[in-house]
Amino acid sequence: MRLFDRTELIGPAEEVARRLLHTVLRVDADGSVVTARIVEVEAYDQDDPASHSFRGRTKRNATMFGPPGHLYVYLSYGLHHCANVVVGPDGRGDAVLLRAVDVIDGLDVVRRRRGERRDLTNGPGKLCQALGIELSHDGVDVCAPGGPVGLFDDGTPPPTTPIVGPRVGLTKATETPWRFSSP
DNA sequence: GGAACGATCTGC
DNA sequence: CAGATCGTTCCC
Repeated sequence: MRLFDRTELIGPAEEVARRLLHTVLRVDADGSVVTARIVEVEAYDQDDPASHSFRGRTKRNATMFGPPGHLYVYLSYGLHHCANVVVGPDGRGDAVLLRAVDVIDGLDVVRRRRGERRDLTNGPGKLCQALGIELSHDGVDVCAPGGPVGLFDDGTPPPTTPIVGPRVGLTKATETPWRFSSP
């Protein structure tokens, strides 16, 4: 498995989001490692009213405006964490929200964190809980070797025809079809 | 200084 | 389908 190349993250958020489907995320949190394949994402860019970066740089979204390949993590509804991969050139507030993964390795760890229930990792909040991603991971470099979170290409290509649809949970730009998932 | 509002999830 | 729950943002 090769670490994902940072230069592959430079480009329009929509294109990079499609490219990130089927890539592999490896998270080493509180002593446990979970590996998972990304199967659903959403693109956000700074010209997009639904994006946190739309109103400019703030303390919360500062990571979005930094170099690509870093994780932007924020707290949603005061309860759940959501994780994005920062994309686009350094200085642009573009990111790809991770919405769902399939667990490859570490299912026991995921069950311990999520409890004995179905629907372990299909949703941005559930995904973060399952992988152990929290606010402390905001800003970590996923293209750097040896970090707590790594993004990998294991040779599985992205789907040629992903399911495309409107993004979820928004009140603005709800018609923009920037949600992509594995068929 | 304060109020309103979430890129959500769960359980009733 | 409503409640949880709190940081961020924006407006007074």
